[in-house]
Amino acid sequence: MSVGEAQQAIWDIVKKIPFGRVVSYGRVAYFAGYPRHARMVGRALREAPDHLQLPWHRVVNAKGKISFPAGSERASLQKGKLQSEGVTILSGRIDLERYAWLGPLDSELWQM
DNA sequence: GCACTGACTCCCA
DNA sequence: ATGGGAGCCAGTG
Repeated sequence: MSVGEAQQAIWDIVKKIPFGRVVSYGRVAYFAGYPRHARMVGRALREAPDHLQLPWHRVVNAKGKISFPAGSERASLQKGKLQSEGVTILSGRIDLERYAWLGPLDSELWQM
């Protein structure tokens, strides 16, 4: 198998991010069991095969901004996907107070 | 092993 | 609000 366990753990977490919510790279790393590996999350998402259909657009940086150069094709794609989920972006920033996903436990609690 | 890179983060001016 | 700089860590050559 060529898929590393860290990479797999990251994909599993990203898969759990609910519609209309966002999380930072650092938190995804933390939830996946790899604190301080925010950069690895970016790499894992870049290498994620399309068929996994991960909601990668729900991952933004710690400041609530999209981590692609403003105006780039990938940046506007992510921006569009988020807005189509109802996530408002004002002056390039997302209100994390309002849209941040609190983690795997948060989802489970809401389902109860 | 060393240097450099990056879908990052924190801190400070 | 904004930009610079250091710290971070796995991949790559």
